[in-house]
Amino acid sequence: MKIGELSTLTGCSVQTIRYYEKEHLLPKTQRSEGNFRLYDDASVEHLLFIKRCRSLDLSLSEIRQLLELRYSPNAPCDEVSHMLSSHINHVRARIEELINLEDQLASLLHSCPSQGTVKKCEILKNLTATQKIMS
Amino acid sequence: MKIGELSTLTGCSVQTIRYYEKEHLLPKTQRSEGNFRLYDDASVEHLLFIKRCRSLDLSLSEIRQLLELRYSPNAPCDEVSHMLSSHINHVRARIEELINLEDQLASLLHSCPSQGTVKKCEILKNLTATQKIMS
DNA sequence: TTTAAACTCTCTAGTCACTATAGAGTCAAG
DNA sequence: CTTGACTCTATAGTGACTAGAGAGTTTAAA
Ligand SMILES: [Zn+2]
Ligand SMILES: [Zn+2]
Ligand SMILES: [Zn+2]
Ligand SMILES: [Zn+2]
Repeated sequence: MKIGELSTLTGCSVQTIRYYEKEHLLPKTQRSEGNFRLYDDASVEHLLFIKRCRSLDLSLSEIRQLLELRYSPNAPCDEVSHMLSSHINHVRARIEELINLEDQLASLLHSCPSQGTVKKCEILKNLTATQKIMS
Repeated sequence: MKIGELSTLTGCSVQTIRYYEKEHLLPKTQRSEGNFRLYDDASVEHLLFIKRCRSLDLSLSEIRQLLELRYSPNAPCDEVSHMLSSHINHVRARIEELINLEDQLASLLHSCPSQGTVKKCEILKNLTATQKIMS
């Protein structure tokens, strides 16, 4: 199949597929006489693997490592779980940050009745102050 | 004061300060005879305002709008709170996404005892499957 | 006074994971 | 034989910086 069909089958854009090839996440394929890339069912599966990993917010370099493991059947499997748990730590850390942000933003929003003019806006005053807002 | 002092006073790097000027978040300053940028206390305050907004993950274009409001003392203040509540929605949406991710990653991690070889790794099998993992 | 260090200037390129063009070539249907 | 859909490569843009080259300026010590 050609790149367009792979694209519709996987939901990855044509440019993204070519980009993954350039980044060595997809192997270079055969080409047709007219220099079109040719794919098969294994390509679909491979690309869907990548897509699933991306949907878990794994970086391309994390995915590259997972792909290497995937094609090293005798490697110890705890490398896989080690990678995933370090990634879950990235996610958890980011969640913490964002919840903290949410609190601060909510406090800011509550600090002003939002009925006057900018001149007296408590939100802007709080943003100007360097210390953290008390809730 | 010169850019280096502004940098240490605010904790923004020299390059970042120049970048903010290029992006019109900081006004163009006076220059010394030797073409060095010169700043004053108002610059410090202005830059700290930006820094505080960035620490709340506001985008530079959101900050540009806030800065405009900040220098329009008679504008209605609800524009400020409107902007902040739309931003808090960005944050909340991202938190939702990440919590969902965390769940999926945790399920994946639990799906494999991680004691065999890659060949039998349930994590990789689950990543290969296209449907979502059941927890 | 010289000279070295520390600072500043502009300009360019790199980061990440794409996305969006431009301009050219290929292929199938009508 | 032409039209249109598809594909190719190469390049530039996104956001918010960061890093570096190569040149000029200032300050302090030797
Ligand atoms: Zn990660
Ligand atoms: Zn207000
Ligand atoms: Zn926002
Ligand atoms: Zn496993």
